Amino acid sequence: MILRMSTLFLRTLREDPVDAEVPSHRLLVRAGYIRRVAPGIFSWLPLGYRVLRNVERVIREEMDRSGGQEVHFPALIPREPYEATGRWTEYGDGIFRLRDRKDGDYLLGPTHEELFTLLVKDLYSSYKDLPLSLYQIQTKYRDEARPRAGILRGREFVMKDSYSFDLDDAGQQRSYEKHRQAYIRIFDRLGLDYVIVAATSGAMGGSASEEFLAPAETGEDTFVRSPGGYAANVEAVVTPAPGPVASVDVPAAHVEDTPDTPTIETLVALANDRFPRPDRRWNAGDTLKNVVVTLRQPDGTRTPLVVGIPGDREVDLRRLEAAVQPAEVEPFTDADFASNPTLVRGYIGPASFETGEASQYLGAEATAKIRYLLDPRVVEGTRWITGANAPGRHVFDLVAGRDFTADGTVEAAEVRAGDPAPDGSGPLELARGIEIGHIFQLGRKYAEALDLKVLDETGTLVTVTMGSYGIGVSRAVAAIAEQTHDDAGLVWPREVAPADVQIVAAGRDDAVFQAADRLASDLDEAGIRVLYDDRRNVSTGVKFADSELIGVPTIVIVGRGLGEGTIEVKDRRSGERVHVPVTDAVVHLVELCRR
RNA sequence: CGGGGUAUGGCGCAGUUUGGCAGCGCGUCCGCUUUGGGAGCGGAAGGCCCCCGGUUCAAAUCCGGGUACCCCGACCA
Repeated sequence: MILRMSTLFLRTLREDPVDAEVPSHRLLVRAGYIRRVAPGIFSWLPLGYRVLRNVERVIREEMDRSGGQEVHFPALIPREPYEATGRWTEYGDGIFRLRDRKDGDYLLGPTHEELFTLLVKDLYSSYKDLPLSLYQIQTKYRDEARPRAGILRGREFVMKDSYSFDLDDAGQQRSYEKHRQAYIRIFDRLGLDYVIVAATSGAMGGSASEEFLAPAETGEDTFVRSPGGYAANVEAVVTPAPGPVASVDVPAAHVEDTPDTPTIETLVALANDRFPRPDRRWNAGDTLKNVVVTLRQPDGTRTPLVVGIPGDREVDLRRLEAAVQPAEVEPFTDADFASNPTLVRGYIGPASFETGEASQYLGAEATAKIRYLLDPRVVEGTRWITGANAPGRHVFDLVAGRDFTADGTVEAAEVRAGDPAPDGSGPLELARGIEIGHIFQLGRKYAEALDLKVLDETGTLVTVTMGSYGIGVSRAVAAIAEQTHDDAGLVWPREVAPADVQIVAAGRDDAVFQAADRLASDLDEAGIRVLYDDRRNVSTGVKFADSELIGVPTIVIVGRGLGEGTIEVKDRRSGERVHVPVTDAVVHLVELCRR
């Protein structure tokens, strides 16, 4: 098919849209691929919709190839299935809810684990039916707190989600691996640069999980890489246990007056001034910082949590939140401090000294029973300066294990470039990426909640084990745009481009348009997808600029070369131009596009 | 949820300080010229100046209230 620009529903913008910050958003709007309708909600115009459908096509081909079967669920879903799995409440404000005329509760599907599970339960009941892999490409709805960056994080977006159903863990492992391979083929074909990283499973629940991240500055996920090949989302980075602590005689813990030291900085300064160490100066890493937050459970229960980390680290909220799933982390407010008078702002510590000796102040053993979790770096035998639970007082030489314990450890401290990698291969490197795919082994969470069981060989009912696999289809379009654009515009990989070739008729002679017309129809007949700039009333400069903005991989300029019987073939990505005799043009271009 | 900003023709913006005919560039339409890097001249269409209320002879502009959108942040003990 030939797309003629004289009639194409397209208006490119000369200026950047004012509300677009990231390149993909800016260029997709400027080049006439998408238009904003509401925050995080976009319309797809002809060129954009072609790209989206191309991405879908690649995904379908590879999913089908790996044995997946396509189905299609509604986006409008009744409350009951989500009630059964607890997600009606667990999702909180994150879903769009609505009522029908009879006051029935509905939601716009944020993801479809429940419906897939119920459908299989509805039809299948034997081990002979498994394994099974189903997928759909669906519009999903999530009421994001802050939609941003165009189609990178929208409230309505297109997602491919698939689910595997297996009798046992070994089967699930095989299904997982199959999906992993399919994803590798998909993202390779889409021309994306990507990294597979260890991940946390988030709101879906489940165990083993990996993300496909497309490295990009505008990405919302931070991930790490080690020289030895370890890669993980920061949320999933495991802090390697430090070696055993050299046993030195640490004097008994002692409380000191440290007036006006509510921050680590002021505390360290005062310690160096008033309580100097003989061997070196105190630093922030000698202090144990105790951060208090509120955990809000899905059922609305709010409880305080204190996290102890070395004072030279900050708490990474997203890591903490990943660690306490499905609870949400909220800041500890003034009101919270008021209702928890045992917590002295700025001077919180794990031990109290009412009797002159260290006794547990935080944690399950203490009277207040405030949950207390420690950073993995705070191992037994380490020695700290920390709050003494009284204004203007800190305790020195407090030894973990000797003077206090905690209710466990938590991965909540920020990850820094240069931190040791868990695989021991050296320092971690940090980078940002866009999450384009996520695969994980769900296990039996949904099958149990919705009672999906089959009979095995022995006639026993067994709960099916599931995997869940997502690809952000519309987000992949943005990710490609983020990775492959340049100053002049978009640069599509051929597989997803709205056309293979953009013909620019440059000049005003009828001969130019006649030659361009003929080339367009010859290419079309040869099966090449053609975008043809046949506009007569537009200057050549505008056509060139538009061709670069639109980003079709091969641009053919039919114009002044005709005198010598040639056309120009320009590679959008490299900018390289070659002159090709008109007589060879079709053969040349067909070969170029099929390569 | 907190902070900052914005709201004027399809898009980008000026005008608001100091109240007085609603403007500019791009785009669109008509005519003529032009056509290898975002053309020229002439003419034209297109507006609830976010909404509600107030002050005033007079409000895009001042006052009060509201709404929407954009960006940043979300713990720093």
